[in-house]
Amino acid sequence: MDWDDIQFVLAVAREGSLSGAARVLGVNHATVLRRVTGFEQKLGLAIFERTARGYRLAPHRARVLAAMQAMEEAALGVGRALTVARAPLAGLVRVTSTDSICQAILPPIIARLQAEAEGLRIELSAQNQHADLARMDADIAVRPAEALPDELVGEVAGRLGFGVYAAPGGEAGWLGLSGPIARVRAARWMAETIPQANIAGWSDSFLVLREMAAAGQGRAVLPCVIGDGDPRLARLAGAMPEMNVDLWVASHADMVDVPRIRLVREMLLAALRQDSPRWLGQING
Amino acid sequence: MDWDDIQFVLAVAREGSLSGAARVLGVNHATVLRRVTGFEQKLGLAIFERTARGYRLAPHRARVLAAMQAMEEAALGVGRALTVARAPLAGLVRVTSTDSICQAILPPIIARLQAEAEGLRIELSAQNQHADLARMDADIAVRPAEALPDELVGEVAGRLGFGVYAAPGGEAGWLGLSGPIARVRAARWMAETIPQANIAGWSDSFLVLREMAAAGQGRAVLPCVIGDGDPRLARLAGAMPEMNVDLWVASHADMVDVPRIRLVREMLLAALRQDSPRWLGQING
DNA sequence: TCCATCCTTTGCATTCCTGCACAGACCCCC
DNA sequence: GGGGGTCTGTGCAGGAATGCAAAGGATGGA
Repeated sequence: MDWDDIQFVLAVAREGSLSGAARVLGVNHATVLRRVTGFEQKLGLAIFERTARGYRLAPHRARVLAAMQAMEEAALGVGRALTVARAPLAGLVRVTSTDSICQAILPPIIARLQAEAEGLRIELSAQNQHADLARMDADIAVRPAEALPDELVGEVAGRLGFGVYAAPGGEAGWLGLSGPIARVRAARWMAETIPQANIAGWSDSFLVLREMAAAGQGRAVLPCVIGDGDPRLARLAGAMPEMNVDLWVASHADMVDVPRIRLVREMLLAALRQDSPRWLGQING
Repeated sequence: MDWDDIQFVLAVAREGSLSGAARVLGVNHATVLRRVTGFEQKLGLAIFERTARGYRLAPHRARVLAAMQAMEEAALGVGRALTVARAPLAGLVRVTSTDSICQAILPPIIARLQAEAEGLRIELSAQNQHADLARMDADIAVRPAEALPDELVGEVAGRLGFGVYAAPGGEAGWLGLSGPIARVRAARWMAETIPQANIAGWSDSFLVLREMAAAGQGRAVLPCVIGDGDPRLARLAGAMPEMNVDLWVASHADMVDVPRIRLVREMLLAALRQDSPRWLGQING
């Protein structure tokens, strides 16, 4: 199998046309045509449907495309490894995130990154205050959000699931979210649904809420990555509609192209994407 | 970046010489030479050290090679997806394993495989009896072992770590392994180290041993994948030397090339390899 | 209805790559 | 010490892939 053919197929699938793919790849569109048709003939399998307006993925080919995209991810990983080998980057990269993510998701990933890029120092800072992503005393932010402000450039690493958790016997009242995290959709749902009078305690930290819930003070809306691992808590099925939020990995637009920051951001993104399936929790998933 | 070059680099790294790689790839050795040197010149980075006896990986290139191998895994995944898309295989594939692995590792993986290869029915059977791998009423076996008997053909998916676990306060006696699992190295260590008089209970199932340990009957040697997830148990650090055992995915030599069995075995192997890092547990890792 | 635009597809000249054959170097073993 | 085997590296010729240019077709808007 010719690995290069897959790059052509991917580009055509993304752009929706031979000409578009040719522009992206920087080759003649005739080349794209011959590579793609040749690939299909070698395989005896149609990947695309031809229309006059362009190429569209044939039905029942989503799985094939997904496998190819996984291969592209791996190819980007090779590129990063080569970058590191070629010019061992040094310096400090500051990563900021919420305290929950800093505890439940990032540590093993940061440790792996540290090991892969020696010479680079990665600093992890937990800050729930600047969750608005505007003022950011860091090089890279890992934040749940529905959209990214203009000053920041980044990509989505995956989706965080939320659930309602309580200790056995502690399902009486509710625990409320204050501060910036109150903006995530699950928190807004709670603000709209639960009367303030029923709320027994407040915090701006999911970790603190988890401890309060574990102590039996009430039900708390928590990210599944926080709640599912805790043996003291049980998830209340059907207590809230399924609400997921994107987790972004972003940098200031000005800092996007600083080599060491770009490298860490890309490695972080790849590692988070690999980890992301478990974020949805055991019911949402 | 030319993805095909990576195939050449991988082949040379594996075979240790241009000529060997050329034989494996089915091309002329001059082609391999030109692709590899061209790749290095494009990158401005030496991947290999040239000797008169062959090519050897240059120092500090292990990370690069690992990334390339990950890409190769992904390429195999593309091949499998294409196989499924081309000729949707149908029929029954019977997978057998130990009860612990059937519970702690396989279910989500089997579910994924089922989703990817519709039309195929995958049956999972937990059997601790035939752990010797000789008589096997299944198409594919997933078993911990140190080597594979001659009748079977397979590959290693990863290494299972073991630890000593007990409930708080229940660290008095020991719990022993009987039956075929007594052959894994961790069990042999226990048989040699612990006097039989100190053993408070026996079972041929790690799952049963876990329940006994959780009930406070004593310390049990358990695979980390079984013990680490259980909130009732704590792992006793330093209680035993680090002992890992390979987990094999194998089929009868006669059945190796049956398409649907081959496909499931390859998908299973790839999925297990992705899952394998967590098998070593939190201390061994 | 016609035109402009975008797309795919095909023929042709050129460029690049591959395979072959050969030379030189090294190692092992007789 | 010398021959057989294996390895890397280099010219040369044939062939495959590419870029270019032109043709054919569909769509959407004026």
